[in-house]
Amino acid sequence: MAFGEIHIPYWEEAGFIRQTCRVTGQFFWTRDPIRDTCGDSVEDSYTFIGKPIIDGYPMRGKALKDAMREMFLNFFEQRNHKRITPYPVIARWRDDIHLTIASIADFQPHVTSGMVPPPANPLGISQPCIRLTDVAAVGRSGRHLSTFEMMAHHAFNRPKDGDVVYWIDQCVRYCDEMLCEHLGISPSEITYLENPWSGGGNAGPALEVIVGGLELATLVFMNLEEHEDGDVVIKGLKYREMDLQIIDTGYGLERFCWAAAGTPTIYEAIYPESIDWLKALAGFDEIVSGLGLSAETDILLGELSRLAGILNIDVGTDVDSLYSILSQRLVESGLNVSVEELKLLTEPLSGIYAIPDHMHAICNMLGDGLVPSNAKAGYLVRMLSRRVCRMKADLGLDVSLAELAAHHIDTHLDYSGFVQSREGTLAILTLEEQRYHEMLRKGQAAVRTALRDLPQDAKEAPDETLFRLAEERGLNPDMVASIANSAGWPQLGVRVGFAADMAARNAERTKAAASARVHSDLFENEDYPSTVLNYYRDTNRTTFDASVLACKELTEAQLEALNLSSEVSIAPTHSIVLDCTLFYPEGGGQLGDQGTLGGVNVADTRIENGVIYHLTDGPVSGPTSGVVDWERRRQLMDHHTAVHIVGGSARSLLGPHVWQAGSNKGERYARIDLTHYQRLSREDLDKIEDHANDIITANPTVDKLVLDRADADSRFGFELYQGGPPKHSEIRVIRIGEHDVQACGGTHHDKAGEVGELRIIRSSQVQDGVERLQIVAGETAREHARAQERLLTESSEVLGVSPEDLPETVSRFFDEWKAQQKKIESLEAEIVRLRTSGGGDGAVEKEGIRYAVMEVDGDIKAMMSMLGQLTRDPNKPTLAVLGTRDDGGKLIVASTEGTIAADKHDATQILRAIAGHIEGGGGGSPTMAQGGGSNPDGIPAALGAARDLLGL
RNA sequence: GGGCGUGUGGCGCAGCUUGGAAGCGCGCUUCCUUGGCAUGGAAGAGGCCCCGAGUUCAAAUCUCGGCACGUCCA
Repeated sequence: MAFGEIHIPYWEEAGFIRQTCRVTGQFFWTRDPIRDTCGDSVEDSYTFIGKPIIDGYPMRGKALKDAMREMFLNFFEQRNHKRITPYPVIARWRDDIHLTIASIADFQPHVTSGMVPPPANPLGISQPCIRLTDVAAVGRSGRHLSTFEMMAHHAFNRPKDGDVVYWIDQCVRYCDEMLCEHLGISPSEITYLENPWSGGGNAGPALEVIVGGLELATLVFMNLEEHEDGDVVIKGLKYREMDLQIIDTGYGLERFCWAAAGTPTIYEAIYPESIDWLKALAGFDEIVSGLGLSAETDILLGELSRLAGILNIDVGTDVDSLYSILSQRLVESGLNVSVEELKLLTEPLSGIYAIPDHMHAICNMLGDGLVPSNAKAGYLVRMLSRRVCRMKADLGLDVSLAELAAHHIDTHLDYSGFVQSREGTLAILTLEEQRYHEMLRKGQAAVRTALRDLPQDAKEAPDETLFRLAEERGLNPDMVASIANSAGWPQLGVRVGFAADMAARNAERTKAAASARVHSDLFENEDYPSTVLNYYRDTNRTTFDASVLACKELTEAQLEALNLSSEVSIAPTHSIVLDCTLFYPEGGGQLGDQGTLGGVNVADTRIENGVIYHLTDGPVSGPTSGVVDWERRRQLMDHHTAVHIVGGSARSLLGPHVWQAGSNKGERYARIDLTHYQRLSREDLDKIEDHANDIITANPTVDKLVLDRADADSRFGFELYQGGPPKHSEIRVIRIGEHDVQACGGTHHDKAGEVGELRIIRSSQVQDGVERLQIVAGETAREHARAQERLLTESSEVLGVSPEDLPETVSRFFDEWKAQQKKIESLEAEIVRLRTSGGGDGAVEKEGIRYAVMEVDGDIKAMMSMLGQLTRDPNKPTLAVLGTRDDGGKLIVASTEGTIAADKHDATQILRAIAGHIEGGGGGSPTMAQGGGSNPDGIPAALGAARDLLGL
């Protein structure tokens, strides 16, 4: 691994020497013989602030980025690297990450695993990336960004096949040439730091390219992969040499811009217009002049950034101690600024810096058609939106989120390359801001309730309360404190270190959740040959001949793990492997085929590692023949083709952000989950349904193409992967005329018209931003209509009205029922009033207490209101014992609270003493007890026992 | 993908921990105060406590399932 062992002729040719860093102990290469720090240590501060180290780039902002990007791509284009169009920031071709975090992510895992050839070799790209791990440091450190472009040149080598484009030596030559000869960087300023890289199952030697204290690029030479038999051990993991060896470089576009601009922070280099605009809106100059700082603001900020770069601000960092270190360092460099002044200056500034960065990420994500949600990738854009909303409120900015986005798009982005429109993006953000305010509004009540038992002069709230508010209500501790301050707890604050504790708690949970996830194969892998799939050849064939390669009884564990669909009515006992088959295995959301095979029933069909397993209710051997249940298959095809049509219709009606987030096609119905930022109304569904049926009527051809991955990507783009990331080098593409195209392994009709008709029978929300449509097509559509009709007929027959009058009649009946309930209640109250007035028939006065022991007609509710009449008046101390034969027999014992009746008698004791007569029990408080039983006829005996007990 | 939480008069919410008489604020109706209005006072109407099972003598409250919604983490 060590570079000392790898011979790189360029080092000698260009006069480099290998040194050991005095501070970090790491090896680095430099042309400067007296240099003894690597450039990336705590003793290497930024040297380019105020004096750019890259020449010839006087512009700022988008123009600077455009020029720098073009320089890079052009440089490598002239050196035979094909320029590649960047990928979306939403990594839909992958199921392990949501966002594109590096240029190499574009080619993982299909290209890096060797399954699919690269789109070009070598290639150059500038890939927009989003990384949210350090989002808390954005705006504060002066250099952290959540969105950046990773410029890269990649080469894919196969040394074993003698196919090598270039490796370490040439890579360094390219890099060094560009830095020195095209950007005017002084050769002696560049250091190459040896820092082996590993991650994501791969590893290799790597060089960090550092100039002026700033890491401008990383050159990774990926030649190892994780393997249990590997002989190289890195960080406890075993690696072995790969067949494919990859040049994976990453040049930070924004860092190059910063080094060329020499501004106090990276943000001023790339978002100067936004920062000026926000400063004006926030009245930042007034804030600064109000402080009466002794030092020049710009000098202070430059110094701050220089220091922040060294101090390495991280998520868990204790902000207060950081401030005091910063203040101390500033004093050392001759700038006398107190911690308080520093905070007043940097707090608003961190927001002004972070907002354009966050907006850049938000606009990129939404531009790629992402829909905000409370789960998955959609949550990431929501989180960023809410951060911006908060910062905006803290700064007192009077602009909406949509206005910020409009400004950002107009100033920093070319939106024509995105699938989502500018208007669509703004509409989504307007909704997001509304949701944020709604959350805050609800949060106010939640905070008041949660803090109710806390004294008004409390300085801290219990940790548990804050954790809960953050997790359940989305109120972070700072927000809770500020709400509490204006709601009656003026001194409440957040204790130091709480944020770190909360992060630790989350990390713990994530770890626990991750260890619980294990996927294992259902069937034992016995190296069967991949089954020949004949169902694609002719989707209308139903019978076939085949040889049985294996027949095994299913184990209990397998049956458990199979998780059979409710559509499987036969209990399978065997799994059978054939040489070829027409049975379609469950996949892509389409359930497995059923039918018969050699005289036994096929209950379900599965696929694993290219081998198809027929689940049957008996054994089969030798040469055999199979018949696919054609009616079921046809229905599955109706549903599958219908799902594609509906997906296409939804996209063309609702917008490009509509993606399939999952689907399921069974025999009885199909469903499709679609991303959309609002709930769908029945009118929306009707429009989609009409549109889809128009497609069926137009009857376009359903093309089934098989293309190379790279070919498919370039012809149809990432829209193809609606059904999830592709797993193979060849892609099967289903194209329904000009209406819809997607990668799909399912069985489809040849013409859209064969679906017949389709209905969207209902929609529900799977998670925020994902709508599930239930679809019936063909025969099930007709059956569904019949079932609906039956429901209506049966219901209307009960009421004796025609189905048209059903809604009106039902609501009239419901209203009448409510009115009658009211009437009964008031009549019962009247009876109670009559029976209790003037002492009542069962009442006896004794020693200043009125004893009312009586049986009542009516239910527990009537008895309760009667009890209320008897025991509510404190001037008439009363003990009431009431019983009813209703519902198994009920008893209530109660006394007038705060009177001698309550002092003298315990209602619970009396109840317990008499409840035996109705074979029941009960309980309550000393002044009010109730019970019930299962012997209604015991009521008189129970009341008699009560009289005896009370001596009446 | 994994958690956590919420659903109670028209609206906003409390009650759920520990099962035992459905509450509060705003709004609404009527009356009083006033020359009229703002306001103040009094009385009143308005609830399938989201739906369905279960536990229990008894469920808004506990358990399970469903529906609707919110939120955090990856």
